[in-house]
Amino acid sequence: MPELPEVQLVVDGLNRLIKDRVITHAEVFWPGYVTGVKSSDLEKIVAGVRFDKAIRRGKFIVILFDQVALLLHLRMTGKVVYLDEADKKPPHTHVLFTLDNGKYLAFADTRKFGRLEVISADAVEERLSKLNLGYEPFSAQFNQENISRSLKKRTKNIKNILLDQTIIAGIGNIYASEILFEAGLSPLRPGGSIKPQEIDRLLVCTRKVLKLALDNGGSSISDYIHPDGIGGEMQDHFKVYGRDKEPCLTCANPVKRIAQTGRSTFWCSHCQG
DNA sequence: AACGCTGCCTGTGGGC
DNA sequence: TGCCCACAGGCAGCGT
Repeated sequence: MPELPEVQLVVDGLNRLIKDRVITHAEVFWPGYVTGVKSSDLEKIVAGVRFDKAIRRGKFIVILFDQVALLLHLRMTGKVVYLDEADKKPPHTHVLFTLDNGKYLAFADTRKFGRLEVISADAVEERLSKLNLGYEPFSAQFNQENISRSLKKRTKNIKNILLDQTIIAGIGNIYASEILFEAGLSPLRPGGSIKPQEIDRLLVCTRKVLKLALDNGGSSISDYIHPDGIGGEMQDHFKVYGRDKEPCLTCANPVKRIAQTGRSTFWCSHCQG
């Protein structure tokens, strides 16, 4: 569900809302959500730890406390919700922390794809490196030289390449379609066929689309929510995603929906070559 | 090395 | 109204 912008906004929300808070209690409602330690041990591991900061790497969230760190992935339907009352926790809350200011932090996930992995604070770097994540779109390494090398000789289509987290970290199914539309590139193009000038457009448009989503507070289709409960407006700015058969906003020809590796891609075959 | 398919889960919306 | 099917923002694991 959440892609880079939404994950970043969760991270920003945590840093704003729970800075220096101490966990006083932890309750696990669905043990399968917790990995790295026995879920029955979570309470004693996190009780008393103080929040330092949260960081994002790709679509992973690292929540750093003193001594311990939580590696969170929201997958399709994960949410983090900051609450005044435990009784108001969202449906499908799998883990609930009580904080020293009397508030609560709920980790909910309807489809149970997400995971909360508990690791020691000094193991974070090693654990992240094992994820083998690709370039961060807003880093200096996301550039012509590196992406050219990544695309060279690739036969896989560019849409699926954008989704490959080991090449570029953070793009998901919605923004892949939006980025390719913005860049005027067909999702069917093999990675190796993308020319240098087109790679430049891809770099620029990737940042442009993700930045627009960040500036609009992310996308809130149905499951996504900020830690403080406020949804974003980016869904109102989609140019192709979810607009099957509707007129292209540039040329008015109908937007097409196709399946690529079992996932929907939306594009305009007239504007994207 | 690179690629595609399956499984993991629950909910929702459209067609009948 | 109810039923059934398709589909949903992701990724690990596995086979080829």
